[in-house]
Amino acid sequence: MNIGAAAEKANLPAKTIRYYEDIKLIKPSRAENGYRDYSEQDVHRLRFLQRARSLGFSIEECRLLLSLYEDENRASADVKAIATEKIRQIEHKISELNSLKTTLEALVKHCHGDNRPDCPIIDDLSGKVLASKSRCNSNV
Amino acid sequence: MNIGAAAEKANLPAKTIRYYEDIKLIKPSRAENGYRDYSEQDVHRLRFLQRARSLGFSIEECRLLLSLYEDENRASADVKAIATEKIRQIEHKISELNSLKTTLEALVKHCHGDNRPDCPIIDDLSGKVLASKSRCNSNV
DNA sequence: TCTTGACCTTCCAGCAACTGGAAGCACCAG
DNA sequence: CTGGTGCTTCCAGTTGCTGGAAGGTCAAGA
Repeated sequence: MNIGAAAEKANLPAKTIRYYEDIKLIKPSRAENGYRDYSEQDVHRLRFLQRARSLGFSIEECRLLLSLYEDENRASADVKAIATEKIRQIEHKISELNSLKTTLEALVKHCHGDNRPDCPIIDDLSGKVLASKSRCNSNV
Repeated sequence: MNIGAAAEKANLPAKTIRYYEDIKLIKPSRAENGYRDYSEQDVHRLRFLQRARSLGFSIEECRLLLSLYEDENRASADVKAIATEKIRQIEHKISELNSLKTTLEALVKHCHGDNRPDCPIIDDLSGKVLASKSRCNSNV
């Protein structure tokens, strides 16, 4: 199967598939005309990669998961540990984003948003201390 | 003031400050010996940038905010719009991450995590359909 | 005076994970 | 045999820095 067909089956751009080959995540055989030739097995790996990437695993994590995927003797604990750590990272990221959001919301709330130049958001960014009454802690 | 002192005052690495100059966010004067020479004004801009970046604004957004910061006639509505859009983006990112987290948690829950090779996480990544009883929707 | 060390300069390379584009074969339909 | 699509390789760019090499500058101490 040519790269275009494999791309469609795996739901990945051809460019990305070539890139994955570049970084040695997969190694399809070649047809006589020099075209890449993907087996069903290859497509499985590609789909695996697509799914793992979309779940937020990095390329290096994918490489590891792929080796576990193909290791008949893997311990499920190994896989579970990777997934658990990823959950932890995601939680951390979410809490960071929530904190940013809270700060921005406080700033937006104090900004009248009209044609006047006076703007609490800019004031905050510039480090200017607002009047105590409307001052909100915007440090993250 | 030399770059080291400016870096300390702005809470930014010197490398980053040079980079900001590279991409024309700031243009300090030069001392006779060729060293960069930062005014208090320059340091204000750097602190502004540091704060805006830490709030998740992209470099291009910072460039825009900076021009508003220095525009005496800006409309606060313009600034508010940028901040509001940023909040929207953050919310979107958070919901994506929550969705990933839910999926991963479901997978981890079904994985016994011992020394046996059988692993629902890998099965899911490989696209294998689990037994209906323990099957969870893992599409994001 | 010399040396040491901290600080400054420029430039080049690399990170993640692709993406776009150019130049040039391969293949198939009409 | 011509046109269009798909394939190939290679190079460059994206974002926002960060690290390092090679070298100039400056102030303090022996």
